Amino acid sequence: MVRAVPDTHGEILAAAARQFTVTGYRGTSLQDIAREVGCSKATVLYHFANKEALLAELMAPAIEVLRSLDEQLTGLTGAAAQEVAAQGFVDLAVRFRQEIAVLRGEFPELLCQPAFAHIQEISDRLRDALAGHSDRPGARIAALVLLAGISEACGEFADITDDDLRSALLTLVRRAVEPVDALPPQQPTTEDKDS
Amino acid sequence: MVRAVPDTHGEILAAAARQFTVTGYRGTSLQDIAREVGCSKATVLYHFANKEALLAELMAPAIEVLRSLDEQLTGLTGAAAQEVAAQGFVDLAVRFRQEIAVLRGEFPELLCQPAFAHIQEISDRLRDALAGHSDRPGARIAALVLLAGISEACGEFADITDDDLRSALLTLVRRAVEPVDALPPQQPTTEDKDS
DNA sequence: CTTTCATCTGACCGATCGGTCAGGGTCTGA
DNA sequence: TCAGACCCTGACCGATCGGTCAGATGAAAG
Repeated sequence: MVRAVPDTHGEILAAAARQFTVTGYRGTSLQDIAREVGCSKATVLYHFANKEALLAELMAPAIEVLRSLDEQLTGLTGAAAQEVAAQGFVDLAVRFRQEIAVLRGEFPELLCQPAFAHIQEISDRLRDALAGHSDRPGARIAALVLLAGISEACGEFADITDDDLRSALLTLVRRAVEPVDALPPQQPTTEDKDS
Repeated sequence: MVRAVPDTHGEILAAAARQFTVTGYRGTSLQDIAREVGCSKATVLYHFANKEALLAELMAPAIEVLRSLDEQLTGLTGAAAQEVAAQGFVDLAVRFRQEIAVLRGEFPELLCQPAFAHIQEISDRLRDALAGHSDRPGARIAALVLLAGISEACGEFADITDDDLRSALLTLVRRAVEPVDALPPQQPTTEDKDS
């Protein structure tokens, strides 16, 4: 039989996730987290090297998915890139609603830190893909508004199931993205069922 | 001739606006602002009762426009509400790019403070209007994503003129908002030129 | 010259932050 | 029985935060 070993590490992680989503990373102190777990602040810092390491471990799965989406996007152009970016990002945003909500408005500072060094570049590429690699202002603006809006909004719909939210967001993105029909003649349509 | 009277009050306000847009409200200390102005922290607090009062004075014009937009929306329904909300909010977001950028991720805490008490309700009504007062999840989600995305994104396009940004955003919103064609039979179309 | 007033400042305050450290339990394997 | 690994803690640290306060300065008014 299992001994109900106290998984303090996991409890701290869970408490931090909860607190971060409510009050943000900067707005949550290690003392707050310790209080919710029922341990001392020193215990939190025994299990995690520092506050940033706690956040990094919390975000690791989401970042890994983001990285793999980035790889899928390499080489894709036009409408194909748009569709993969849309599906990939919507799926990521829905699955990691909570994690994304943590980063609310903390981006500019956090992205400077080593653990999150490449996120900025990856999301830039993601935005570029969603714009169909077009440099028209309309396409760029639409892509950024959608990415930012989804990131910001997906945490608000706790009452909607993952599936419903995913399909609604995907419909929205497909409707809202600026089409790249008049793309420079490269290939007519590369979106034959290649999978 | 004017004596070049040192407008310290205004200088503090301008410095605060600049710093807040870069490092956010919480991320900017009164010391930072004082340093940029070239005065002491005590001087900042001589001109402004406290840090929150500084922010309130900075946001006052934007809030006033938001409030008047809210009034314009009372009584409007369906597509008419959507169009007024879209035009009004896009215009507001473009004109007050900087002010909106200040509130990055500071919303949950700031909205609790008395100076910003009604903003939450107003933006809820605004979102509702942009959704054409529909309660379909798709309409609600689209409205929230657009409002949040525009708020988040409009500060990023410093290289685009107000007019260009406004028209691009408006085009995007009209394309992205879920149409309310199948609205419950109330009036066939209320959007005859009533102005 | 004296008073008054707005402006500005250095010194200081209590609170809170992230983080360190020495040491106290507790369990396990030798 | 003892050594050592692991887990946890209270006390403490320096830094920084928003904010207070008595007093310096200087120009205008009497």
